[in-house]
Amino acid sequence: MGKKRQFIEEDVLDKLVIHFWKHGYSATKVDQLSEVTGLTKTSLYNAFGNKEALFLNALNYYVENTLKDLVGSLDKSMTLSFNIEKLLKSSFSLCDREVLDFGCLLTNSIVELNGNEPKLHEAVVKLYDRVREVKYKLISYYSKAGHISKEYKADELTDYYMTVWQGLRVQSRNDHAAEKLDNSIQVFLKFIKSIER
Amino acid sequence: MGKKRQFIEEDVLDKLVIHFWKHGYSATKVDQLSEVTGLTKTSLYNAFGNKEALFLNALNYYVENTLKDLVGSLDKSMTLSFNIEKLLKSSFSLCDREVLDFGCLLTNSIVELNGNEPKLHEAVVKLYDRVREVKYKLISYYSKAGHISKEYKADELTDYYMTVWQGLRVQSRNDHAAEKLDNSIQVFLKFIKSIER
DNA sequence: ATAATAATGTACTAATTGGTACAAAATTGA
DNA sequence: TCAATTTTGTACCAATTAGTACATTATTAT
Repeated sequence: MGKKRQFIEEDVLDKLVIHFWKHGYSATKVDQLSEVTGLTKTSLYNAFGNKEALFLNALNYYVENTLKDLVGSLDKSMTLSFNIEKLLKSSFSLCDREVLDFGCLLTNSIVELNGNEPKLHEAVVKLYDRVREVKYKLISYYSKAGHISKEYKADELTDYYMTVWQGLRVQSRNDHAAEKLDNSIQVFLKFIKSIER
Repeated sequence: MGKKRQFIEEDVLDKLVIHFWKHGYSATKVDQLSEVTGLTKTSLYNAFGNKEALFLNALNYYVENTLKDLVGSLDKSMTLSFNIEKLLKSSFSLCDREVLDFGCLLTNSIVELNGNEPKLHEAVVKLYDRVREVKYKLISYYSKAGHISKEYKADELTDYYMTVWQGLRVQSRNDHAAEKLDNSIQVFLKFIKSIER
């Protein structure tokens, strides 16, 4: 019934994500999305909706994939610090400079959309909470098992981890931050190791 | 020699800062700046230059003031953790919600401008380095005096502090982050205290 | 085949926006 | 007083941009 789609949805979403990631919401023009995906504006609007919807589609796709990767890479037979180290090293690997410089789409969006796009900001905050939930589960697993100093509650540690994470993401969007990133990661890992039991 | 200016430059800069702080660069319209300052566009352009220059003027003014406050509030007769606690508590005081929600103009700008406005981004990165320098001096003072565990270099700690700071700023731009902020601050302060000698 | 339907391509529009032209108003030195 | 100069107010323009109208092309069920 009707002409077939000339594109694969996931390929297009990939491209939308990369563009929004690099340029943010406000500075992204629909014409650019058209150029980058190879689809006409009509096709984009037809398939995903208006600019807001294009962004939300991209953002959801990004978070789903990120969470899938995150959960998939955990290994609970190892220590918390081992897992965190693996996550940080893979997320902030200095080889991957191109993507690294983008920071984190979610972090960038929180910063950009507050005060300008209440509707989008609300959606971002919800997605953010989903990411936090996954990290909370990880940390509270080790906490309940008695592998973390009782002086630190899982909730506090989760918020702290999120804070450091966001900070690293901001730093990585700051051009010459390679050594700075590495320094921060080292100190954070030392801290985590120091509270492990 | 010509008509007198009908405004006080610093009052206008204050208002420019607040607007850019809240809305970022891209989403800010010159007409809004006109409305917010009570000056006509012509006067704005005449006094400060184009939109880029307006932003840079505001940003510089913001950083100068922030640094002045920062340096002024230090008390080197007290411990590092005391000073950091004071700084964090005053910067992230929960009473000050209005301003708190804006995050940090510098942090926001780093995130927003990378990939869109190379010229502005470069300027922001330079200002960022000035802030780092001040924090480095603070930390290395205590480090050299032997008040910090030798396991941590002043450089590493500075970068880590900056990272946590940026993370807190992002969190504070995330609406319901009050407790999260507080948790993160508590954990960070415990960490600093644990490495003091 | 053909009618119905869905995707695509082209061309357009209405609104927004950074910036400017130019005249009017105000200030000062001669 | 008046010429020179600077600021301010009004009206405008050219470029950009989100979104759309409509014709065209492809697909499939009957």
